[in-house]
Amino acid sequence: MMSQKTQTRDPELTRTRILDAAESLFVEQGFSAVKLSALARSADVTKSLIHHHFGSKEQLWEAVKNRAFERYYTGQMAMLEGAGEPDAMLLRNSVEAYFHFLRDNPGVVRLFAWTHLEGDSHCGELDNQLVGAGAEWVRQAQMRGLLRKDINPTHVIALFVMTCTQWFEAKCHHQHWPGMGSDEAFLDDFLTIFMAGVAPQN
Amino acid sequence: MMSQKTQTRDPELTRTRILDAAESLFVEQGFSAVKLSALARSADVTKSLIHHHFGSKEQLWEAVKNRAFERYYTGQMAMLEGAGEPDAMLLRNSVEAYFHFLRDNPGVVRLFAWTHLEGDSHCGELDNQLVGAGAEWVRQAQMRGLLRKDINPTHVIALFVMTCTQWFEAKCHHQHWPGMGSDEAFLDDFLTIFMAGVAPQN
DNA sequence: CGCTCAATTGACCGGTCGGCCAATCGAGGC
DNA sequence: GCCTCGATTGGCCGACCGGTCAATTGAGCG
Repeated sequence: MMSQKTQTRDPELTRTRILDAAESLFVEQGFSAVKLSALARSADVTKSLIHHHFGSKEQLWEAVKNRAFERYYTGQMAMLEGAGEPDAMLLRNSVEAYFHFLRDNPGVVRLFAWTHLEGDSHCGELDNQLVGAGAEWVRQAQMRGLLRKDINPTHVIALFVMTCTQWFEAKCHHQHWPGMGSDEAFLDDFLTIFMAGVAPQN
Repeated sequence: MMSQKTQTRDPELTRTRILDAAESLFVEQGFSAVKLSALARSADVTKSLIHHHFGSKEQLWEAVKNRAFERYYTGQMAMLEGAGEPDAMLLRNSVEAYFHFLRDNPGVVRLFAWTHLEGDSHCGELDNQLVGAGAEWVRQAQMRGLLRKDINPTHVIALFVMTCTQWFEAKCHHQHWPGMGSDEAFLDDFLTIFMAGVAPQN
């Protein structure tokens, strides 16, 4: 049967309920500002149940980060593998896709930011694959004469990743700067500068 | 006389001792992770003395941010006013100066990051002056034909400020990316791309 | 049906958090 | 030489933190 309608106990669902509530709170407030009591209330479970499923607050924080980062990296990797042959438009499209992904997933941006401040570099292996693949693509494009050759391919990737990240991470800070445009207006200007900057010199 | 040698009481010094220790801890751990007891120990004062001089933990946090940001903005403003006439090298020099300032003041970067995550946009007025002055310079350079005219001047400023900021803010995250170079190597490549990107199109 | 074991509960714990207060101390004004 | 008032101290508080535990419940299984 396995009818899960009137199931009074569902450990899997409980785990995800806790993880969802925890992610929401951690994203909003950071690790140390979150109180387990508030989290229990938000997830509609008892505090003991959190400890039963995750052991401690730190372990729960790790679980939340792991789940979110795995989601992030699998999505990015799929996007990267779906990209076709290196051509002039691929870089531009990649930047746009990354920018819009961050715009639509503000939680990921904040989660990254908290972990940066914690000095946590634990998601390194997955990240290296992504960056390595991107840098490899840049290298090929350089050899084909599509991009200027006097710049480090990894720096090209880092530059647009960091720009997109910081745009959303510090949005509250610079969104009221005089003359600042919308998301799309900034992306347009960034792409103009970026694409002209990496184009082969003549 | 006013000999402050064997002075047993010095409220000004006490205030700055507390502010210094608080800044150090807040920069390192963020607001909510800092315990007043640890702060008191670090500043070599009693907890009560902190409350006497600053009222509450929140007010102390505000005082720390205000002092640090005022230091930052006065320094930046002096640097900006010391800049000469708009010429081709000024933008490049400004980016280098800003990058090296952040490199030499890692505490400021982290303080900015914490406040960003808190959603605190309180240092807006001072910031607007800086950005406004920078954007105005870009606008003049555009009119003189030194920079391409089809980009928003504020976005030019924002782009290099955000890139420099994120480089140091997320250093723990990307410093181990495969192929990533040193501070100076990245700055060189960024300047190459950036300066070529903002140059007038032909 | 009854056994088993994980899921779940609520009561409870020691520690410590931010904050308060009465008492003491010390420098400066009269 | 007091006297005043802010600086400074240690002790204390209620609240609540993260975490533990024994007891109860319910689903799956033979």
